[in-house]
Amino acid sequence: MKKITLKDIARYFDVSISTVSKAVNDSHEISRDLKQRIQEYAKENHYKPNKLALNLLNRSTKTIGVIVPNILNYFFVQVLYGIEKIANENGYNIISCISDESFEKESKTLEFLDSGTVDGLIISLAEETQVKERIEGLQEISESQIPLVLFDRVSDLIACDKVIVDDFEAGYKTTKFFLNLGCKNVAFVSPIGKSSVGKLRLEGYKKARKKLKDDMMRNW
Amino acid sequence: MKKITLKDIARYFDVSISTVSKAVNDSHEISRDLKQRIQEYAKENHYKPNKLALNLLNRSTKTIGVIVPNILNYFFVQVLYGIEKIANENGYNIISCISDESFEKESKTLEFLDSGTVDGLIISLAEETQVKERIEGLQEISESQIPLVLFDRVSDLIACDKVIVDDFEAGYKTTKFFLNLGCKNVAFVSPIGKSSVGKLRLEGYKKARKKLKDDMMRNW
DNA sequence: ATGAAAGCGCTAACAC
DNA sequence: GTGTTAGCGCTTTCAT
Repeated sequence: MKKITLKDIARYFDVSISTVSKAVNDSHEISRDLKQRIQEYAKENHYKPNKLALNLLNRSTKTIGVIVPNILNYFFVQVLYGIEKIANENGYNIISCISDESFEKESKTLEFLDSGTVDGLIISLAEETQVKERIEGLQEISESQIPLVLFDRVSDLIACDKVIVDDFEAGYKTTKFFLNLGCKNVAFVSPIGKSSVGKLRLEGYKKARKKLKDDMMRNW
Repeated sequence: MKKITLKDIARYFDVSISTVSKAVNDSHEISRDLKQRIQEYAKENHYKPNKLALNLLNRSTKTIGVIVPNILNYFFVQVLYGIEKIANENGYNIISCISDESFEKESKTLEFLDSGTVDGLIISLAEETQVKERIEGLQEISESQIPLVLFDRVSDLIACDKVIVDDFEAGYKTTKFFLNLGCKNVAFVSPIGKSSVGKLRLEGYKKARKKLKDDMMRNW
């Protein structure tokens, strides 16, 4: 069963399309009787305004695209929740996509979301993208296209607003905590050692170890 | 910086819009020279065809909407992965949405995805939707609109294709397994006791206990 | 080789 | 109170 349009309704009632448009939008310009009949018919036939057409007309989709690298990660799921909550509160919908830590998938998703589909983009970079520094696509977007915000996994090469965690400090403090406890062999293990986040944590870890060593030397 | 359209390019080169359209689409109809200049200019200015317009024209978006109740659940994440994989392989993108087990959120999402945004819908019902049997919206969709497939959390009241797990059997077998082990007090605990899935598992559980009891009576 | 025109579904300014 | 027109950005006949 094909989808019904204003045109179909207009033909049925033998009136103009704009009349139908006004009728379904409950305009005061339309006579009470005709309006009622049209609305009834529209409802019966499950008329729904085509969003594509509306979005094209308004040059706005009221949706934000979000790309996260990995959805098996609780952190990203939480972020997704948060973004969606605030977005909804402000009349926006979100489209959440997963790059799966792959540069290719990220690019394809970007391609999909870009140009028309969304009004803005919120992205946390795939590890591969960070490692290879393949940020041409993102740069292009940040330069001229839709609003872009990077979070957590960011890149200095892309000029845009960013929301980040102080991973260096986190790595430092965590390591220091264990060292202060008297632990002798504190290992650093990370599944994302090559991402910006992993690298910063590692730096923090190293600094803490170095500091301990330096302190010991001094007190020797 | 506003997004550039065919119109803008046409104005710049003082040619018609259709000429530009053909040029960017690398049509043979356009002279080699002009085509090259237009393509270059288009690239420099980050021209991207507006997908909204294209989708409207093609009356197809090549995207599928997926609604899952909960993304902190590994099962749904896996399903999401699977759907996305197959969809991508077939030239489709997916928009994944979370109903958060809430009927209201599910309805809103449905509203958002319906009419134009996606070519088809894959849904696992929110618990609240199942409990309250509020399936008017879904029914309407299954009746006349876009293709709909339900999975896991389904409803008999909606006539459409469904992909399900034999939860009754699963509950039965699991319980039986423990009973056979000699366990005396096998409890049934479920966070989704009111969903179709939870109920069926409970039925299976009950059946296994009943069977044990019956068997014992017989052998007495 | 290039352009004019129609149309996708819709709204809005402006007639009548 | 109802219709006409233009336009959102694009493709696609069908001229020229």
